[in-house]
Amino acid sequence: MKKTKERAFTCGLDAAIAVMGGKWKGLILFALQDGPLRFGELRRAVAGISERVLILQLREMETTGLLHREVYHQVPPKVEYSLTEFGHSLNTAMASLGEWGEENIERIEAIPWDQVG
Amino acid sequence: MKKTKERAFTCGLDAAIAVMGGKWKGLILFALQDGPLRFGELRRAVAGISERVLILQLREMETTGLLHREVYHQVPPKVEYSLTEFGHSLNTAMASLGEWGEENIERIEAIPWDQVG
DNA sequence: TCGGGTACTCACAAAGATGTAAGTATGGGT
DNA sequence: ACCCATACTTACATCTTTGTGAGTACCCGA
Repeated sequence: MKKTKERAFTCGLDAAIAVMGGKWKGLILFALQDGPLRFGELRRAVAGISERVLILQLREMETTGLLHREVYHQVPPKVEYSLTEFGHSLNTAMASLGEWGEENIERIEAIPWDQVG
Repeated sequence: MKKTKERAFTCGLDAAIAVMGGKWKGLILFALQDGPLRFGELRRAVAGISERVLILQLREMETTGLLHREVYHQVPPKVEYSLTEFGHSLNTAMASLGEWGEENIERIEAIPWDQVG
């Protein structure tokens, strides 16, 4: 998602996309819906994401208030990520989108993606 | 959105994001929900989009089956874009996301976007 | 002293998305 | 002959996102 300075949204959908935008945030939200996860657990839960990108996404989502980061001062270190109320509410709002995707997953997989774009 | 070759989705949300991904498709879907629009009308309806990007998005959405393109052989030319059933169903699924955005738009606008990322 | 586990951080690179400005084709009206 | 409107198309530049691989800090136990 673009990071312009003027964040004047044209509608609610625009605003929502700004917050959950990109390829990964929805999946991270999804992975955290059943409770907090540690960094390593998240990495395994979100298949295919690199450590670097995961951290970047987590930082953004912390800044936007979607999730909470809890550090346990132990050795080895332990950090738990969990959804805030805000994050939970977004997750709820995205549930129907996820259902739509599951209902249509065969059709979506059949799309000739190499011709798109 | 990334265009990898292996389109194996991890869940429905992943698939849905692949289809409506990016900054603009949601808004285009939204603009078309009340009926077909011509190219120029769409450009005005989706504030801030450039002609080039609008066309790219429309082409993608045509390929993914979200919308239909009807050409009227006139001079000056007339082209109408409308949602397919598939597009309508996605729009319906995104309604709750749009509502969430509207309910939280003040909070979202208050996010320090220049510190995100 | 050395390796192990965790959660990062850094430098670098590539891929993808978006933007700008100009040009094309058409035929009707003036 | 010239301009208009519409819907693109093209070339180019830039910005954002994603990826790769290595390295860091910490303390503990062997």
